[in-house]
Amino acid sequence: MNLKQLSHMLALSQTTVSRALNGYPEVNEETRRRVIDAAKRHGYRPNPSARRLATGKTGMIGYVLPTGTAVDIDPHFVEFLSGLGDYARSHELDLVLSPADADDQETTYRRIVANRQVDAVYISSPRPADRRVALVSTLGIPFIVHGRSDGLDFDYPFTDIDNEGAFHDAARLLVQLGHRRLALINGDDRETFAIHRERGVRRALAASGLVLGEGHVCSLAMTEENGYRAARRLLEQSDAPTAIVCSSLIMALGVVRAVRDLGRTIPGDLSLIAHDDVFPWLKPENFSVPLSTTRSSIRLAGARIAERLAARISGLEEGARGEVWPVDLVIRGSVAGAPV
Amino acid sequence: MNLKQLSHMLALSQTTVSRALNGYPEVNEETRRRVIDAAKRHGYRPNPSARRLATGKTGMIGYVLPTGTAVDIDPHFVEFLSGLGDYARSHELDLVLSPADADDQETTYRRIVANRQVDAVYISSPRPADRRVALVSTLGIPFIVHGRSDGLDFDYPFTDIDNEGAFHDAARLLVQLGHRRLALINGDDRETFAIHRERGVRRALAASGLVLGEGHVCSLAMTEENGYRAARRLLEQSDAPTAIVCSSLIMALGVVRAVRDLGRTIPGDLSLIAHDDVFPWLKPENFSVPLSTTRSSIRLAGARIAERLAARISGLEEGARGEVWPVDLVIRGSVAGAPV
DNA sequence: AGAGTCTTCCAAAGCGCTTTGGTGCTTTCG
DNA sequence: CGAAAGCACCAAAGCGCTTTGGAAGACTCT
Repeated sequence: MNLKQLSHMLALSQTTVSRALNGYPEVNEETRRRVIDAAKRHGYRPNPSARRLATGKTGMIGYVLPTGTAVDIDPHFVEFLSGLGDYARSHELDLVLSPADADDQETTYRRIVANRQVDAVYISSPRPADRRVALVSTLGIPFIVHGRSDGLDFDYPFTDIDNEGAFHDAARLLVQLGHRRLALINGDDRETFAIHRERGVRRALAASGLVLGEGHVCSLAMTEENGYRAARRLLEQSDAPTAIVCSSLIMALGVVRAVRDLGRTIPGDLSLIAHDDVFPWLKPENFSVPLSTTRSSIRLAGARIAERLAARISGLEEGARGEVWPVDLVIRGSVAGAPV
Repeated sequence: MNLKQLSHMLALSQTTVSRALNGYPEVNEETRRRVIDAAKRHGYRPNPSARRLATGKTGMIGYVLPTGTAVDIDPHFVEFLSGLGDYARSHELDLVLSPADADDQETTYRRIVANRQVDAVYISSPRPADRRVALVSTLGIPFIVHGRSDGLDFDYPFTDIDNEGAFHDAARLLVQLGHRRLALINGDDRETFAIHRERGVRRALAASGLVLGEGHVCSLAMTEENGYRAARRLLEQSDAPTAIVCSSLIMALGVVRAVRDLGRTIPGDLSLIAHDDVFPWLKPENFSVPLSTTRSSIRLAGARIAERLAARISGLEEGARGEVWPVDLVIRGSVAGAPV
């Protein structure tokens, strides 16, 4: 059932039927009702390929997925996707993932824009002066950055959490509890979020005249194993930290294991705070010693970004507004005063 | 730069240029070279929307993503996606995720097929007599099922792992080690994989005249918390099991925690084997007691399914061939003879 | 009554590609 | 040598939608 057939059986022109269906004003309300009714009865659905060709709109949002045998997609991605999908569903938006060589995403961005494959894109895991942001910005497709890229000479729309503030607050708390030697187990420090987190910790320490010791900051892919290794290395040093701030719950799993292996205890020998993106399958309150966290739902961020993308596509949102969400600091059993 | 312009500047018809580019035989090789060369030089890329309209081919594969505020996407999904993306990238295939109400995916399947939005789809987490498989099969779009759906009165193409065999082997090993009371902590038993795993365990036990006790099988969403709860419940029973087979590494995390909380040890008081889908961020060999596993890379499955979908789209693969991959049984420190 | 203004609809021209159904020319073959 | 076959190309007709540029009729106003 296509437009031609439908308009023929209504004894109307394709023009009128199309307009009636798309809510244009120059059509009699009575006629519109007839058309909409007939369309529903016959299950008419405009062919999206044809509509795309005519309008250029696709009803899809895009994401360039970095891949490669050595590239792991973050488990965070799936939670983000849950949120995104949740919003997208209610607006009949689809998401297209375009796999790209992790080292050459630009080609793919150019392709999906040149081909008009999607109406908007989002960018995640941005780095300082991220070239993708610059590229997408000049290509002129609506976009939102999940996170931030510092050092760009123009503004752009983003949704980020207050990583610096969160880690500042976490570190400050530890300092207030008497800790003098803190360590940071961070994610990949080529990414902005990690840089901000480190900055937050340093700022909190500086406020009390402290510094983050030379060997007291690690930057690694966020796996359990890396958390373990980093913690072992830190705790076996002569000036081992008495408190650790950690960028991920998964890494924290490894930290806990390391502490146990070394025969130490949390929070007696070591205080621990980790960032929690809120996974349904791993909760900080269920750690053997309930874990204090800086908490921000990545799922909510996904929904928000879908919402903003939809708004930008339909022209409801414009400009380069960046929004920064506050992060909760949730205290549980894993922190205590510094050991004497 | 579109076909019209390109053909005009080559002084050829659009027909010939199109044919030259698409490898049709009725064009002089010399001409073809000229055309291809010019296309490359001017960066000509056929407009996919137009091509879609004309051919119906989209160059995309589809997946209906169940969503809802109460619905969690499995972290396995992201690993699967890594594999899928890896293959898709090298074939310029994109993946479109169509979010759907978890309780009504059929509407979405119908939509993406009716709209010709994708060339093929895959279905994951199938259940017995899965309606999606039946639907997609009648809709006549190429598809592959990741996993299996029993009880359908027709054949269909799938790629699955030998869940029954894997869990049979795991259970048999435990029995051979002298265990008489086994328990199974399973995933959602409405899904085929969980049914097969339970069957495998029962078969192994039956071979030695044993049974899976009434309260010795749990079926839960695969979270750490559920693993913990299930293990506590099992171990606090009067006829507590001396060995547990567990459907997921994440649940196993909870099991380990429960064992520790109860002051027991692995493998002294309890032997444990879990299924490992091979996550880069959580490895069984790094458990405090290295975990024995049934192992099968879900990432490889993703790549394989992308490969098969591509083959079906291009007509290279036909028929309803199902393939079942063997699963490795990897023995590590978490199993031992039954306590006396 | 005639001019001007709405309202409501339509024919036809795209959008950029593929594919059908040729055409004119050269070769091959009985 | 004439017919058949093969080669290399083209014009034009879709694919199914949106949108431009009217046009016919109803209505208002002087």
